[in-house]
Amino acid sequence: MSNHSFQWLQAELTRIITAQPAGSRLPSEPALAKQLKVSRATLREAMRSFETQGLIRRKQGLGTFVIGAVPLIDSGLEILESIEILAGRIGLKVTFGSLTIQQEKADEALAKIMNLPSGSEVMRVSRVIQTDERPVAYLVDILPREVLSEQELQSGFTGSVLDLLLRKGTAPLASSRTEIKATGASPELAHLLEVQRGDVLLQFVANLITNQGKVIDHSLSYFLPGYFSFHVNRRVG
Amino acid sequence: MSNHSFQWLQAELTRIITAQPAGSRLPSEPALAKQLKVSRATLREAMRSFETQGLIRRKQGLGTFVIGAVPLIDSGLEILESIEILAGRIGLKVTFGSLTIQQEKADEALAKIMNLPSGSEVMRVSRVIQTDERPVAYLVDILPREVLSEQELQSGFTGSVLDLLLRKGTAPLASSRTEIKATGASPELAHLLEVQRGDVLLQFVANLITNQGKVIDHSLSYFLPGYFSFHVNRRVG
DNA sequence: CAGTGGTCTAGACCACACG
DNA sequence: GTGTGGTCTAGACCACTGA
Repeated sequence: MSNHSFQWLQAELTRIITAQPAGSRLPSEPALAKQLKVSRATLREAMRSFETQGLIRRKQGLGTFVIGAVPLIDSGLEILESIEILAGRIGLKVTFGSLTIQQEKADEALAKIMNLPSGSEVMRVSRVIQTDERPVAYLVDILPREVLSEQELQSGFTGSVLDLLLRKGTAPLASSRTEIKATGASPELAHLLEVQRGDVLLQFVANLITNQGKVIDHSLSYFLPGYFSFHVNRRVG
Repeated sequence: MSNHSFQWLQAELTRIITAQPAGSRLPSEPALAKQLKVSRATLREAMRSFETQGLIRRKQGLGTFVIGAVPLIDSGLEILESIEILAGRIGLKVTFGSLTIQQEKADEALAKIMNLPSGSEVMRVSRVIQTDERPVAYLVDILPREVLSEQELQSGFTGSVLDLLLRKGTAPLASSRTEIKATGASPELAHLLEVQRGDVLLQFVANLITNQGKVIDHSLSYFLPGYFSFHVNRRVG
């Protein structure tokens, strides 16, 4: 026994994980490493992909837990809707936390994107989107101070800048030019989303545009794979 | 000096990398690790993100090299076009390699997607897309044997199943339902794309549909971040 | 406090490219 | 053979949780 290849290790872990009922705790990392005759480092490396797929969840100080089926937040990319609305459509409640609102000066790149005078004051709104179970996304919006004041953010903010702008209704929104990337979690992001540093995230970089063609919101969104499903219908060119 | 945090390490590496001209070789990993007073494991972990961003390239047996600006293969997701065509648009030549064509029986999930009798014969076409410099994508297409025979694949195949189907012209293609994911490279994928195991990849899972609504191609595509830029225009819902 | 996952270290060996 | 990156090991310490 013990074909000591990485693939064998992952297959063995799959067997172990799927044999457990949802919610149960796996043996500790040192115990599993000993049982599978690999070092703890190798074990942890092999488990990364299972966490990415949403099959397990690690909690520092507590242990590693098997996750059951997770409600997938599904969205077509043709339409821009807030995560709150997408989640509500499948009967899932989401909350937001770790909210920070800062005023800062736009750097050159941002000023160019938004067609602002260099050094303009902008608002940066950051927050984590959470389900009952865990944080699943991290969102950052950057807007000119004129578009959204600190007061407005402190009174009616539900976690979605888009919904807030739509409710406010002053700027007629047309579309969002969204760039799609894959990225690894930075140390800060990893901490906020409760994943490991370097774990795989899906990232959107978007500019929200009014029907006059003005960019009034630049946003960064980071999504945990395994909790979201984004799709698009592509015409054959 | 030597604030030994991971962030400090990455900042220091950024300084070192950007100070080098494109194409030059960095000091070896043991040398860099000693110089920065960290273990080789930590050094390598910190360098992962630089490779993901396309700033460096590691070559086993040779060294780690600084990469200059890379031609970005840019595409809107509304239209489905082959990578060859996208690359040609920016004046970039791509080739394909590691081609494998196998006949196999469709498993249950695939049979359901393509509405085939369970156990039908399908063709699986896999290949790596390469620029001058390096492999940048891995593509897998799965089609019913009736749609594309082995002969057709061996004669006129240029790397794009889409272009082949369009040239053949028998099936009027309508659209592709594409799911967008972020994933970590499996050991096989890492080897084929010459990246590290677990490195971040952008993944498309797509079903190509005729105007009769029949799925005639199921495909998996894996892209190296830093070489592609995908975007979409989203209407406000 | 003890036990968990998160990080880091020093060292070893393997796979690969070049001379 | 020599030197490179790729992998794995054994062990240590930190950060966090709950008793």
